[in-house]
Amino acid sequence: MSKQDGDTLLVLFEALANPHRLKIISILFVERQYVSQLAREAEMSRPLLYMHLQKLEKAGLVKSEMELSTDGKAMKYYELVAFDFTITPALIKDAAETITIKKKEGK
Amino acid sequence: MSKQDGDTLLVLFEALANPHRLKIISILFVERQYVSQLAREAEMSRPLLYMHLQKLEKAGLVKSEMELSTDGKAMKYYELVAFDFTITPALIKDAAETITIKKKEGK
DNA sequence: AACATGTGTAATATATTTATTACACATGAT
DNA sequence: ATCATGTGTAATAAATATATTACACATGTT
Repeated sequence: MSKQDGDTLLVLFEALANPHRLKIISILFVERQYVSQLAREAEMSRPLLYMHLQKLEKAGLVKSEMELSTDGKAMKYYELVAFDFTITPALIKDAAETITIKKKEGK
Repeated sequence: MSKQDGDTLLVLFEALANPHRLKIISILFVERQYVSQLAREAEMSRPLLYMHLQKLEKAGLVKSEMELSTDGKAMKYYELVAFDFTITPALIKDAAETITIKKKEGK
């Protein structure tokens, strides 16, 4: 991660600041999974899982794609996006200067 | 950062997931500062600043010490703790397995 | 004594995040 | 047709995080 945009960095930290989302990352690190199965493994309802997945997706940590199973069902698969961030005070200082989000805007 | 405890990692991400706290880090990166002055530079009230500083301190990102100014006033100085974290899916997977916090406990 | 500056916190209000409930709709198998 | 499985979302409730207000107390200066 080179010079980071402040808002982007903030969205990243917000995405990582939740135990369920870390668990989701943990599960997807092993293998990609479709939503219903992921909900079972993460032990949470699908509506809640969707909410968490959206935050992860907006942060660029996961991505999704629809597929058709052999028996014709629509399956939405999520997979982890490879990442490797180095967090230092200097990086945060550079990023902090470009932060614009104060109150939540349209997301 | 070697193998990371899940709860510790979570507290770290939570501490970083706020624009004001990134700004505080940014200010302290330049030089250590006492609370009232820091409040002015960060453009926030002292009570609010205290709240943010506590989160940063619990995450181990800043530390404080009391000093007496030349004119005898008690001054609480905060300074940045050097850090350099590398965040990868593998690290999160290892950490996620040791996460215990589900609801907020005593802090 | 009143003022300016510093530390520190309790009580409360506001905003946001997290979680649940209740739906709608589709496909293949029984 | 009903059941089991999948996707998707709107409305609401509950829990947390963020922010404000109003204090108390201390020192040195005017």
